[in-house]
Amino acid sequence: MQTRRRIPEATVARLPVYLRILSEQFDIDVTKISSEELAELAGVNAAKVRKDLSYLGSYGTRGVGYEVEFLVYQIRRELGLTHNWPVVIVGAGNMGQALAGYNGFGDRGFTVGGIVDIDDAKVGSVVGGVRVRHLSELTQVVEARNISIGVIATPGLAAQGAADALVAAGVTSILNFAPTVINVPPGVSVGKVDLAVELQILAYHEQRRINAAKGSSLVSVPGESRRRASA
Amino acid sequence: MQTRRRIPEATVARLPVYLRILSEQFDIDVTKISSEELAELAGVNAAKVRKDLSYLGSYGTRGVGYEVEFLVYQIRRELGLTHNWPVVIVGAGNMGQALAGYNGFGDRGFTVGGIVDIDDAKVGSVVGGVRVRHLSELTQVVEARNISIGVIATPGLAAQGAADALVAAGVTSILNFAPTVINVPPGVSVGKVDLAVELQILAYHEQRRINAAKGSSLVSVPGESRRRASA
DNA sequence: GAACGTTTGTGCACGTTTTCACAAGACGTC
DNA sequence: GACGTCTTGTGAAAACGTGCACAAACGTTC
Repeated sequence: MQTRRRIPEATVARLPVYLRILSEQFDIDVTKISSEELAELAGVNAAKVRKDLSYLGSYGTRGVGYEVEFLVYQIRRELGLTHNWPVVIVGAGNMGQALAGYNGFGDRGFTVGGIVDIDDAKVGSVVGGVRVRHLSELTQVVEARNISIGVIATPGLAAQGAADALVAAGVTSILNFAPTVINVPPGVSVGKVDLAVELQILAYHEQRRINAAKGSSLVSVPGESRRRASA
Repeated sequence: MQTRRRIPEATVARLPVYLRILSEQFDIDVTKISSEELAELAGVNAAKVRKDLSYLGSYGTRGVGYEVEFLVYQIRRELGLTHNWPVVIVGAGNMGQALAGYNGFGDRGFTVGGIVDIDDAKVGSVVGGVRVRHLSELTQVVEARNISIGVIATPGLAAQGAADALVAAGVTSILNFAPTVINVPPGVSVGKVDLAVELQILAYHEQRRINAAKGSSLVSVPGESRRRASA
């Protein structure tokens, strides 16, 4: 049982999206949903939804669909969201404050368990209802609340130091918002969110579009077809 | 020439990372670099670096490596970063302000060309050096500066409306920070950054680790696999 | 209780991405 | 200018992810 079948990374990345949609549907009293409907809402194709959900087990009913509440429960269980995870934020600058103040943080199974910064001027102030403490107290904060997830919201140059401090404090999962690749020991997971990278990917597509339009005065508009993102 | 060889999406996503590293190396007077070194700094493997760079052309020198400055130029060109892209931010809340104030925005080829919000109380205030204007002026802002990239930093419920407004204003690339799937017409690119999703992915790994540890007093440790990030 | 419409779960083929492995080219040395 | 060392560039294999298509299962209706 503990040797649960491994879920592909691509599926793991989509489950949170399904979860959010299903929770929303549940809130508006939708009790069952088909893979087709869920796919539409998630912006993916129905076969993918079914395959993804099949990794959780055979929780659908043929000819009917999936029971929303049950699915929510199963996804939450699989993602480890049956309890609330406290996270610690390193860096109380613009980004750190925005993250701390982010609503729908708590809704999704996370609470801000602490914020630390290296700058004494910021220590003591309260952001998102949590008092900023000094970086040197990180271990204390982490241990007091048994925190295993850390978020790095420092400038790029401070990111590796923040990562080291988090690891030293006992954190085993890190979400890095700084524009730097951080190195961590094996056994520690790292997620990355880099604003500039995302924008640069968009710029690439944007530029291709422009080049394509320049190159061909005759290509015309790609006609109609409903929706879907990304091009 | 406009029919440039298509670069795989996975590669496009890594080029910005190489670009940042190479720029940093250039700043500290490193003039040439091998795929091995670049791979180390980017946290990927050397063969991948070489294959990625090979899509740009054969710009390396065998037995020597790549010339940093030249590579920087080529990647910038390929990503369309030879000129600065103005972006418009929709939503001047916590996240919008943090984004507007984000340094290393300008460094990477982007400037905040405008911020709009639907809330009159926020209109007129200045964040990140830019005055917040009303959502109704979006088209005007977009057209005045010929903006093609928009960033959605609204609450989830307002995201689709923001997307529609951006598209109506003529924006063709959107980066969505709201926790909602948005629908756009074909021909518009969408990038997504969802904080909660990233955290939930980490929670999954975190929970697996815990389960693995619990489940197996005898299963032993998975042994080798010196991996880098993510476990 | 059989026939029918619906929707799941999944085998299979296809496309994309990663990794390996090595020939080809560049440089330095004698 | 031949040799050895280094590092790129790239075929080919392996791994991974996606989407189709359809049998199996369910509920409903008559």
